[in-house]
Amino acid sequence: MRELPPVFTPAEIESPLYEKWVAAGYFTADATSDKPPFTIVIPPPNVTGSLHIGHALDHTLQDALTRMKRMKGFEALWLPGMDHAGIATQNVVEKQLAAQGLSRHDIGREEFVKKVWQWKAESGGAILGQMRRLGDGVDWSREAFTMDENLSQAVLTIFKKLFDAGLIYRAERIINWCPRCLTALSDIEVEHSDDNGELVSIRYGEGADSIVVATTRAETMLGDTAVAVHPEDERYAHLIGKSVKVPLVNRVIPIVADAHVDPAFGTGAVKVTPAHDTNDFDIGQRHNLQNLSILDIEGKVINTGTQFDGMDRFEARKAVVDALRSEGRIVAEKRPYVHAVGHCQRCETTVEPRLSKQWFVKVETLAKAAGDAVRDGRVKIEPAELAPRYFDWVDNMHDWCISRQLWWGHRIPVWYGPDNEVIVVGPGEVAPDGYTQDPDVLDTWFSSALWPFSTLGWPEQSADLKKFYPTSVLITGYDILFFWVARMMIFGLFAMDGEIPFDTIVLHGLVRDKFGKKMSKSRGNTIDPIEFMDKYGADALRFTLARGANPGSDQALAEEWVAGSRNFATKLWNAMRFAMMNGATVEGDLPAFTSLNAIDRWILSRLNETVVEVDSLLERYEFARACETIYHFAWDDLCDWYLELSKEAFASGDAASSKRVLGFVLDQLLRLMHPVMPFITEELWTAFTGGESLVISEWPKNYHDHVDANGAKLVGQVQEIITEVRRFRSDQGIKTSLKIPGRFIAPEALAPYESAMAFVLRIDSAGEGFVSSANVEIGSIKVELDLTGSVDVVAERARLTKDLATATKDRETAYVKLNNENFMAKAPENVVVEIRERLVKTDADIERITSQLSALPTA
RNA sequence: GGGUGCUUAGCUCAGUGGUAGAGCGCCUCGUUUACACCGAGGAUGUCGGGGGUUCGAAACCCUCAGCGCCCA
Repeated sequence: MRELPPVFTPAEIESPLYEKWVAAGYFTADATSDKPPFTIVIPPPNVTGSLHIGHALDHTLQDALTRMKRMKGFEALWLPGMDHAGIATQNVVEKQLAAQGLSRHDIGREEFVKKVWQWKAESGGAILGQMRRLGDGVDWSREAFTMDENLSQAVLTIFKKLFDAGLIYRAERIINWCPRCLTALSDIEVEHSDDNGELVSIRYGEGADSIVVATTRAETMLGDTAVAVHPEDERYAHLIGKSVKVPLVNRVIPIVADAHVDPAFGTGAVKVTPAHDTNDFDIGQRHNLQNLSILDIEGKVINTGTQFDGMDRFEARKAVVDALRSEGRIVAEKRPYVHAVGHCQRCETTVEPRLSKQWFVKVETLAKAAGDAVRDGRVKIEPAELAPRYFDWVDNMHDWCISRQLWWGHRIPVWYGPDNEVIVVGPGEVAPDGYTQDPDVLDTWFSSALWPFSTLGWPEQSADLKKFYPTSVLITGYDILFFWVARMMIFGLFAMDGEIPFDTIVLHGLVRDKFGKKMSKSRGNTIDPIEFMDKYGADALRFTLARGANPGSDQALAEEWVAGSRNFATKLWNAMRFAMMNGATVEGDLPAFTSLNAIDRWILSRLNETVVEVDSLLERYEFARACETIYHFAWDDLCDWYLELSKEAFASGDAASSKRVLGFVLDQLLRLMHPVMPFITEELWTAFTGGESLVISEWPKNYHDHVDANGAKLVGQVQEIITEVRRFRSDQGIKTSLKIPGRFIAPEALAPYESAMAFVLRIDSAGEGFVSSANVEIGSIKVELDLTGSVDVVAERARLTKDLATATKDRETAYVKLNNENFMAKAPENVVVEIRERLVKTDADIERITSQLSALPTA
């Protein structure tokens, strides 16, 4: 047993403990073990990123689950790593170059990629160090990175497999284009927000044959190749098939009828710019319209032969409207006009729909399989209420644009021959002479989607893959569901011939500020997890986050809550110190349950209930309720009641059994808490037991015989007596420290606990000349106190009057129920019995209190 | 527009048919030999409105209102 310092200082213990765990190899999983596997792959954080509060939550839950499973005897693997974050990482390095006045083109592709690797080695992966602060019990020996050689082989393998299956194709489509990052984006890399824009109505053509169209992107009129109306719209029936001249560019374009046009929107006529709008592109396909691109890759106007060429799109928007206005063609202007605008997720630049030749994954069959795996129950989503969201997405998924016009990433393994041959060069293959490789790279999520098996060695049939795949649980925020959970399902099922990538998807919510508002840099309400760990310790942050983690729902977080968790840690620390000072021990067998006194039996049965409940809650990913249950047991049952009630026995020196019981309770409690609060529990447990480590200790078991209704009832009475006497003392204004002579008039069964109650209540034994000047009555139990005549009658009358009111009200509701024929006829027997007992009790209470009141001296 | 969720104590949230709960905050008292990062006591709710089902509704159904999220 090692003595504990009087004050708990998290900063002193955390880092050494973590290094001890890693050095001991506790987190290194063994693929040759006979134990059943439990696997979690980390949702790979971004190599450019640092630990934010959302990671802290996500990792806390993963760590808690993995640690529990390890203690339960599983071969537990929590596999860490990062993704290469194509756009974000390239942006970082390009910014560095820009500081030297260089662009990536100045140094060339090869040199640039070298620089990115260099950056990664020097300053990438800051988050990995921060994960150690948090206590993440990950297997560092298996740390993975999406650009690693073996993971890149996995990318080549799946690409070829998909291509050969006809599920990857190249096509000219409208894609989301970021004019700042200069690359295509997939649908989910675009974030929509309602922005202030303008809606301008423009008259095309002259006189009776003119037609008015409305647009929020006036500059695109320079690329219009048709006007469309609904085929059944009588207002325009006479114009269908005719032509109209586009102002400014003087191009004559057809007026076509297309059922896609909403006659109720605006004038019911729309301009059609097939090269710059998805819907317009579709209309263009149906009517064989020309696709006229009038914006370059940076969003500048080109090829219109007008004065607008060379202008930025937003500059051109204004200039075009001005020019139209001066020609008298603006019929109406609405400004501001709020409408949905897409922004690049990485740089917030307004996304431009752009006609472009890109590579796509044909998702229809893949997405259906991903949906079916959940629908038929092979993969579970927790909480199940979030499954409809998943279905909604996989069932309506558009083909996935996977090519990116970047240099950092997995280069597309497609090579083009001199005569336009297209071949895919798979792993170990070499392109023929004279072929050139596609310059683009793959979407980062193309490789992240392989994560659950590429990290385990796939496409090799590795020992890890055999032992640890499919993985057990994937834990992530619901906001990530589409980003790659769905993609991991899609690729996992395809690559593994229908085998699922994980059994269960556990979704948690977002961490919000203390008022429940979303955190954002612009709001200035972000929380830095490192700061909180510095201040309150990692355990406090972890406990706070886990305690707030109700399945699938967001949680508010405030500094006060973290401070509260730190207080809880301190409470535990002091309870341990008290226990050690009083000789609590884990030596020797636990005495037979039935040989123990009621208080010891009660705490053991409460412990057992807590263990069983927490275990069940954690297995159901109910982290919040599990923490709540632990907190309540540790603070209320153990500290506030058991330790207080045991003090007298410890002080009197006759408590051998209790010392062993307390030792057992603390040992088990620390094990139970360890997954969520690994540091303090480890420190306390090793100091107390001398054991090697909680990380490799056994999870608490269900002691089926630790059940004792009688002990619980006795302790319940003891608690009630103590609470009532305390209330009396408080109402009477008697100092806590003042000892009062008194005695208990109580049933024989409570006799063994009178000394403990007296100790807690600071009641002296009633000696010579004892005068019972005040009674506190709890049902038939009476505590007589000698206040030497100084009873505060007013306070006592107030107390009893309040009790009488409560009892009277309770009696009334019980009475009404018992006199309700329908209730008596239809309510279940146990409820009727309960209400009947309530009536008996309240009747007795009313009688007792009434007589107490009438015995009080009148004021 | 489609979908989905929420509305319970001052704040943040648990509570899926049987006398309304937690944490934080608030008020009073307190250096009783684990802990003031503490202890004891206390106050606080027509469970969003309305209707219905039921012996009984915070909970189930309908409806209205407000807020939020996802997708378009």
